[in-house]
Amino acid sequence: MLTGKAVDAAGSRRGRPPGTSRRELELIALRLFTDQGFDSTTIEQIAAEAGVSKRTSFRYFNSKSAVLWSEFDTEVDTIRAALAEVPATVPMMDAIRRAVVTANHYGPQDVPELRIRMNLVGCVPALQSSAALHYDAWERAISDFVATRIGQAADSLYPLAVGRATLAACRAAYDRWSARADADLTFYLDAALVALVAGFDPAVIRASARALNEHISGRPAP
Amino acid sequence: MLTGKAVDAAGSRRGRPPGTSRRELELIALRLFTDQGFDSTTIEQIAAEAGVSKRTSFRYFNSKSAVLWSEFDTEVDTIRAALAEVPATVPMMDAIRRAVVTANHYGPQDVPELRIRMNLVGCVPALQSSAALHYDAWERAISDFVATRIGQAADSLYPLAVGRATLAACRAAYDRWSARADADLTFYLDAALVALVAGFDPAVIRASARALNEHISGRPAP
DNA sequence: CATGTTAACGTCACCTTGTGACATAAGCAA
DNA sequence: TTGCTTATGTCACAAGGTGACGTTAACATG
Repeated sequence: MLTGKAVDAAGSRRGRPPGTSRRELELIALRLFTDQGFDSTTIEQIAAEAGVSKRTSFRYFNSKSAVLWSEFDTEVDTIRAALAEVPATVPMMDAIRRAVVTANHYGPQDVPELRIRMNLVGCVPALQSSAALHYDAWERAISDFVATRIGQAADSLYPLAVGRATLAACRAAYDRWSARADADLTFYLDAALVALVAGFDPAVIRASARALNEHISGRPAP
Repeated sequence: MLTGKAVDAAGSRRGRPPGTSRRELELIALRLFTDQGFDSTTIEQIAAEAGVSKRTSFRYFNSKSAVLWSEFDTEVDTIRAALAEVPATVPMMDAIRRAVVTANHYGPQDVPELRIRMNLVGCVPALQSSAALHYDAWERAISDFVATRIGQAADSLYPLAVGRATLAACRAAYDRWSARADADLTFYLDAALVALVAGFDPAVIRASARALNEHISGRPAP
């Protein structure tokens, strides 16, 4: 579980101790965003509830939308680490699929907050815009791996294409999951990535979709 | 070629005639952006050069970045029209590939401006952010087509995944082309989409990359 | 010509995000 | 106490973007 209040055992540092924490600001912002909407919530409001000034709030997060991407950014590091540990014998796209799926294994206690974030990110236009930079870092993690596997530069056509297409498939899974969370997120991710690896063959897609529906409903499709 | 000045044969309308046009503002903005950068160019500056006020400028384009997406948005309609005309016998991903490639057939006189736009969109962070909404419309054009083909809702997992992944591959092609335009844009698009359809098999990717390089250099690879 | 209608435009006030500069408060160490 | 270090507060300011309201310039009709 993620920590609540700040003051995390201030280990004898110098200087003035922080009056709050990123996490605390994140929680306050999340609550205000869900209550009254992202656009109708101002930075000054969040700062006031945290007991700090507007300027200080911008020192914790350098933009209003950055609050919601804090968790996502750490996922990038997780994926990079997972890809680095994959042995060279496992096929490239399988390695990517596994790394992405394992990086998205959230515990049940974090699911509600995760859904709130994804709903906001997927619905509020201002947040959709802010996504680009964070997605870029995510894609680069994939592209770098592909580049070493096929022996090309990371900014070459195919590493770029694989990185972007992989995120594209994952985002589709995110959207579906956040809309109607009738199954584990990893199942959606796996289904989308299977289709991607299979090359979007309609027969494969139909079969995969049928399997997913059966899994969700718990009974075979008619 | 695209028209230059405004006053396009004002066909006996009522009301006050426009003092400028979207196209004129677009050209002025494009010039200022390339000369002094996107961030260092203010709306008032663009408006001043066009001889209008800041408020009027915002009536033509409802955001600073929207100026650069005007052309891209029309491409979405082109793709929709192309997909609508494809007979049901041609395979789904082939239909998408053809529609996308034909929609990106620019004449040589429009290439310089196209490259300027793509360089800006690909490099300036503020513009990368603004891309999201426009990309969404592009993806939906693909998703809607996929939805009718495989008989699912357009906001279902696989139509979403195909739409997003297709744009992802095209963006990779855009980036490569705008960086070093050593071949026709359609070749890059075709190469990226072939890899997507093939499902990112490393062998397929390598073969496709070799073919592309041979085409560009005009000689077979070693 | 006088009048009304209509579409585009200008002006003004205003809010919000985000930044730079500079002073201040709160800890620890000597 | 004195100094260093870190977080914070205050202030001013630029720029994007919006709403309200008045103004211009065309055309139409009498």
